Amino acid sequence: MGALTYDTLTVTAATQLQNELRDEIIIQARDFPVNTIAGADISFNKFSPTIYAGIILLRFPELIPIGYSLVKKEVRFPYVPGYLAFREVPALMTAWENLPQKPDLLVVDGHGIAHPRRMGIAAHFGVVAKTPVVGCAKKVLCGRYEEIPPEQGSNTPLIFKNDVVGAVLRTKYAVRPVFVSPGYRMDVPGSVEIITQCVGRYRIPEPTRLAHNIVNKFRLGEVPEGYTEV
DNA sequence: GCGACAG
DNA sequence: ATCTTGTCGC
Repeated sequence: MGALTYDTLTVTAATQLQNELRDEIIIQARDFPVNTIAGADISFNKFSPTIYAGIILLRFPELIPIGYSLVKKEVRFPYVPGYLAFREVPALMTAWENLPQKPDLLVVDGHGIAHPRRMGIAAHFGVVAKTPVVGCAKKVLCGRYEEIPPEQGSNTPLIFKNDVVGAVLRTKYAVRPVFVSPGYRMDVPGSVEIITQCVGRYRIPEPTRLAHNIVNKFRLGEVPEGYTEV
């Protein structure tokens, strides 16, 4: 079975694929319980074609780690703003397939529909894997928003071309906000609600933060590839 | 034409 | 994304 890859695509072909996959996106209120949640992230050395992908599974709402899946892979598709999925989704998909137990909801580091063509990495992954996903990015990609109060939990809609595509959420008092947007089988309010419940002691919500930590340790050779029960 | 631009 | 150096604050 051939693993998913976008390495032979041109940016033009990638744009076309995004426009096709967009018709499969499902944005709706959450209609399932969340007892487990996962965080997905990528790590790599600058200028290297090797990328390290990881997904960490947590119990929800306790946010206690259950286990994690780590995989190393080569990529040729370059990083181009708006096309992040073509670089990271293949590796993340392998890590996903290696998970012995799938989470009720996945949080991906990046945007969902808060994207120029409404197909950010979180939406892309959700459509391909057919699983609930929410995107949580550290920086805006597109859209406008009003200044938000410094209070923890305050949030304002992220608007792109007159559509509410996500929300800007202050996870900590007076700290830079994060950008939340639904990816698949979630809507904006539901995404903000869940991400808010995922905030621990840091600016970055636990799923994504812990995924970043473990995949970084993996890249540095501090933890082995494969699935590890925690 | 000019500015913006996830990871 | 990654790496470095340095400062501020609990």
